[in-house]
Parts: sequence; structure tokens; C-alpha cells
Amino acid sequence: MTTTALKARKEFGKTLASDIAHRLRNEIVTCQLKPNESLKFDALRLSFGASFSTLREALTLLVAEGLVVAEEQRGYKVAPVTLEDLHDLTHARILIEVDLIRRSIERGDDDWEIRVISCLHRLAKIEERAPEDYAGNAEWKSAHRQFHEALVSASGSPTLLAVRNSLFDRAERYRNLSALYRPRPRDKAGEHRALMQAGIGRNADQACALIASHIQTTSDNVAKYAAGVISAG
Amino acid sequence: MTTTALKARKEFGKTLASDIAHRLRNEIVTCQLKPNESLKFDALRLSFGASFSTLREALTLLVAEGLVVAEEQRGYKVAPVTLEDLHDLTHARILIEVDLIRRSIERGDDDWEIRVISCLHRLAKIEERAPEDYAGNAEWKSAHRQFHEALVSASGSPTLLAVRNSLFDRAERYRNLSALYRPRPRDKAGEHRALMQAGIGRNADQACALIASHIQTTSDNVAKYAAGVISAG
DNA sequence: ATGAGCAATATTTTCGAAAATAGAGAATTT
DNA sequence: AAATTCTCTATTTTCGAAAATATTGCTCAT
Repeated sequence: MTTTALKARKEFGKTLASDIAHRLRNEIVTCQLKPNESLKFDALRLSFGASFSTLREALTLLVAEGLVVAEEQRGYKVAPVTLEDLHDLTHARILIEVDLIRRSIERGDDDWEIRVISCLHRLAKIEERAPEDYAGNAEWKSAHRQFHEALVSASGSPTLLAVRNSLFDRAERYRNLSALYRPRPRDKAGEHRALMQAGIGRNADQACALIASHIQTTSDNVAKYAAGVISAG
Repeated sequence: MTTTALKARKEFGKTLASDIAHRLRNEIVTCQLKPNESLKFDALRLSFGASFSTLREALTLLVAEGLVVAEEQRGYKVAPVTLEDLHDLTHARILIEVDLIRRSIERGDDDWEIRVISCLHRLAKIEERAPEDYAGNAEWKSAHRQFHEALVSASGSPTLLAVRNSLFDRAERYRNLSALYRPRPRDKAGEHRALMQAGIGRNADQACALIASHIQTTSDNVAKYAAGVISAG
């Protein structure tokens, strides 16, 4: 009876382990858990209410995603952030996202167009409602993620999509980090609209150029504003 | 005392879980564990001598690599092989490997050249010693893997390299599968030599073209000879 | 003081029992 | 017969105690 209250709640995943991975991922990406912070089992057990093995399984998942690093026999810690890593990540993202967008544009059907348009619409609505710093807004972040996901959703490449998603999370951590130190968010609304138009206009070359520059510019901005907190690498 | 004999031996990884992941990966790639075969904990416990949690951790790792699939609450099974998956995999591999080779050629130093040359040399020696079906040979497979690894080793992209390595494993499973049904292995020695020459000759365009065609041709052959055992997808 | 060796402590890693869940088959109703 | 519920079994999932390993801090000889 009373144990139910103490027990960990499953909200996202179907198993406790995947649920905890989900929550941990979120805390790492939003930098509530800071880069390099060591992830001790006792502490995790306290805050997540799960056992050693379950936590270990969740951490294993996050290691594969590059958000956590494991030093065998010496525990886990939140993956460090470095300029080197940011550049590596940016390069990988551009390579993969460009390919996925091109293929999405080749293969996308009516449903795909509708998804892209409606995701952009939702994004725009949120930006209107909170014209100030919408970029810190969780709702905006979710809509932003979904818009970019929609763009590549018709690519038909599950393997690359899975990689893309994990890279997106890693990149979002850097974005959140730089947001802490940035005076005012860059206005991406125009870029998103242009991307949508190139996409549903089936202008693959232009869409690829736009996404590459979108990712690169964002990365450059992160590097600029987060320079202080990012170790030299 | 006697328990030591029963206890699982750590050979590869430093923790038992990573060691078991290593052994499982090998069994899956070599098709000792067949596609779609369900991975029951009782059976695994018997053959690997580890506990539930440890096995679960190892399996989680392999799920991330795409060699195992998990159906939550319904256990794990060896990832299926399908034509669709082979095509997806091939596409992803070409995209990534081409990028890595190009960058390796741009950045590779003297040590890199030496690594590439000596890996090719070892490969050639093994092929000489066992001119018949060297492709079934574990030693050749290892040397083959190392040669291709050497080619991309100077790319300076840890993220893409990690993805590449897991895709290589997935592809090797398909190669092993088709080898079972193929009358006689294709002779890749010439292609490998040409790759080496383009690489150390710093002819990036040619090396990229060669690797793309190398991967594509291998994949086509797999599709041809393994058609019977690969589900339609 | 300095470093080597050795306890004491902290932390991770592994284990197998116990709880939770899914699946198969029999019994019951419509 | 078909559908539904119930039971029993097979299997996965979770837990926290116990073992293994790393780390810290102390003692003592140099």
C-alpha cells in the first residue's frame, strides 16, 4: 500500500529502465545534471527510486547515445562538453541530416507535406504567443524538435534516423548550455519557413544547403556564447 | 574454489557485462545465434553463466548497436535480417564511410600511411597462405576489419567512427550469412589494393568512389546469394 | 617532510530471489 | 461454435543484499 507512493512511476517508457533513461536523458540535455557530473548510484537511487541494476541498464542506454560516459569500475558521469566534441557532432549532424532531407524530399508523400506544414505552423504559433525568449520554453523546444523530425520523416532510413535522433539530443544540450549565457536568442523563424518551402517545393539542393547552414550557424553561435563553460578540448 | 570454474570468465571487456556483450555480438555476427532467434534469459544464463541483470545490461548494449531487438515485456531476440534492412544499412554505410575516408586522406599522417600499408600487407599474406576460401577464415575477417578500420582511422570523427563500427558489425552478419550459400567468395584483393593506393596517393575522390563501389558491390552480392534466407522485408 | 604499505571506507558490480507481466489452455457463458 | 473469463505456467523485470574493486586516510620507516 504505502510502498506504491515510494515506488518509481513509469511515465514514458513501458519498462522502468527505459523510463528512467528517458528522465535522465532529459535532465542531462537540460543541464540540470551538469557536464562531467559524476553519477553515483546512491544518489541516483535516491532521486529515481530504482535499484542498482535498473539504473545501470538506463545508464548503459545513455552511454550508447553519447550523453553519459562510463569508466569501467569507476562509475558513470555526464559526458563532458568540449569544443572538439561540438565540432565533431556538428559535422556528423550535417552529413546525416543533409542526406535524410534529400531523401525525404524525394520520397515524401502528401502526408509528409502536411506534417511539415503543420509542425511549422505550431512552431510559429508558439513564437507569436511568447515573442520574447521562446527558445527557453519547453513547449517551443518540443515543437522545434518535431518540426525538424517531420522534415526528415519520409527518408525511409531507420538506421540513419536513429543516429540522427541521438545526435539531436546531444546538440540540444549544447544549445541549452549556450542559452544560459546568450543575451538573446537568434531568430530562427525565417530559416524554418525557408526550409519548409524548399522542402514542399521539392527543391532538394536548396533544402540541403539551408539545413547545413542552419546547423552550422547554430553550432557557431553555441561555440561563441558557451565558450566560457566549454572546456578547451 | 570450485565456484571459480563455474564463474564466467572475463576475456575482452573489463566488466562482465561488456565481456558478455562482446561474446554475444560475436555469436550474432557469425550467425551461431540465428536471426529472429529469441534470447531467453534462462538459456542465456546457462550458456554465459551470468545473472539476469548482467545479461540484461549486455543485451541493452546490443540493442543500441542494432544486433538485437527488444520487445518490452516480451524479451529480446536476435535482430531480423531483411532486404530492406540490408539496403538501409548499405546506404548508411556508404554515406558515412565515404565521409570518413575523405577526411582521413586529408588528415592522415605518416603513421596512418604505415597502418594502412601494413594492414593490407597482413591481409595479403593471409590470402596467399589460404588461397581457397579465406573469407570464411576468422583471421582473415579480423585482418579485413582492421584494414578498413585503418583507412578511416585518421578521420578525427569519434562520433561517426563509433557509428561506422556498429554498422560494420551489422554488415558482417549479412556477409557471413551469404557466405553460407555462396559457391565461391568474390576476390576482393584487387579492390583493397586499389583502395590503399588511392588513400596513400591522397586521391580522395578516387578512394571515395572505390569504397562506395566496394560496399555496394558486396551488398549486391549478399542480396543475390542470401536471397533465400533473407525475409522479403 | 615524503613515500610505501596497509587498514578503513566508499563505490561499483554481480547475483539470484521475489514481484510483475504475458501467454496458453481449460472452463463457462452466450 | 465463438467469445469471455479464469487459472496456471513461462518469462521478463525489479530489487537490495553480497562480492569485488577502487579510494581515502593513516602509520611508520626513511
